[in-house]
Amino acid sequence: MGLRELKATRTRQQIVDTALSLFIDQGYDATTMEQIAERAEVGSTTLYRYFPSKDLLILDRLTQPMNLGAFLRERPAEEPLSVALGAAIHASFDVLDDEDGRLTAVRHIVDNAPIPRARLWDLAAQAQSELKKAIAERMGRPVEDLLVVMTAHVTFAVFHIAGETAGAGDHKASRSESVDELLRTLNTFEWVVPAPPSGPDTVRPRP
Amino acid sequence: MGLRELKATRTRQQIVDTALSLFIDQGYDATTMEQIAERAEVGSTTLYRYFPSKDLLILDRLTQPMNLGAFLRERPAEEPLSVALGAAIHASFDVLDDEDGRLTAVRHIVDNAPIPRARLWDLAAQAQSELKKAIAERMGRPVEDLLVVMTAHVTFAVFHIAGETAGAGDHKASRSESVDELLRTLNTFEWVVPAPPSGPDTVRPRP
DNA sequence: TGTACATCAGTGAACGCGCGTTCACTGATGTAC
DNA sequence: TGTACATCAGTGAACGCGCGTTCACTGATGTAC
Repeated sequence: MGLRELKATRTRQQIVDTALSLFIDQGYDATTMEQIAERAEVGSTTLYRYFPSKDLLILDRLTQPMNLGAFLRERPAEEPLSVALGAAIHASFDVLDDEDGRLTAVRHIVDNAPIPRARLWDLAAQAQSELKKAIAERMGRPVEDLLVVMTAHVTFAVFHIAGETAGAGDHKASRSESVDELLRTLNTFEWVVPAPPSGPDTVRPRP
Repeated sequence: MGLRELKATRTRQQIVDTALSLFIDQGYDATTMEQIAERAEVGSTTLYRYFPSKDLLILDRLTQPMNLGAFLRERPAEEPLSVALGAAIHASFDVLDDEDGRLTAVRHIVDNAPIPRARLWDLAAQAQSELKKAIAERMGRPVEDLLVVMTAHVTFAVFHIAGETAGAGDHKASRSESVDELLRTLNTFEWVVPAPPSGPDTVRPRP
């Protein structure tokens, strides 16, 4: 990494850090972009060079851990999909080290401010789409394949639920257990959907 | 319904109708709230009496069909959950009669405008939460119950996927088939998640 | 059946506000020779 | 190792813009007696 790039990264970090502090102190709406620029000691133009909008600024730290697709691609190819998916979920939770609960505080603010909250869902949908691609590659099936699509959905559901239940207990261990419990329990379900009336050409996963 | 309420309903319809026309003609950003008020022949204040924000205005017609929870509650109590859920999904698709493809056009605009698109995800999340409550009641289990939560997630996933695949073929019949195929296929899956290592106290659905 | 009052949809003008953009610029870092 | 030029992060002032709010008001509809 060159010097120029290094400095840019620092500036970016600096902006996010001061922004989060201000958001935590004053709330989302009460904090203006001008304030953030001033406190971060950058021009307001610089702010928009890094973050196209205010909501993406507050969500920056929360979006990285959602890249389940990226974590899945890091898993060895030999590993069975089921194991790899579980590992990817665990990895994504390991990434976010919530130093002194700042991220939890930010999450709380986001959950109560309509615009960033909505945008977070949007980013989650994009992340799920990426996960779908990664799963499709691993399985050697097209992205529209029903098994691929449903696997992506269910995996993200597990990720989502584990994240929520952790919100209450917010111990790192409890979240990890929560993921394991979810994964373990999942395939013990008899899914509450209609039985196939005739069941001619249903898709089945590869062995 | 009294005369006052009737007129109010008409005004509301009138606002949405003209708003959608303008959005379709000019796009989301290019259409201002002032324009809508003018064309709908109401004061701009009246606009905000009915719709607290611009995004909720464009999404109004798209949100009603998402009330899977409400549709589920309409199903007779004797009906098995699996059947009732399928029926609820079908019902929700039946509700939106896309007269001359306007809703499809609106959906397309929403999908390309970040703010309303994000807000749509947010509303979907709320709808899923309602569905979860309805399912919990039917099953006689708490809302945090894992089976309840996962059933809500999977049901919404089916709803979501069916809605997307319909976007391509956009024949009403094809969507209906799509739902059926999804439901049929669902329980033929061997879920790609780890087998329980010891499996002590796993939750099982009621018969 | 009429009178008096309450309720509530709708008005219209005025405006605060901060988000995000634009533009022409500086100076440090990177690169080619 | 030095010189010339290219690249790119950052500046700062100015501003357009439309969203959403506020306020005091009118007039039609609803209700109580």
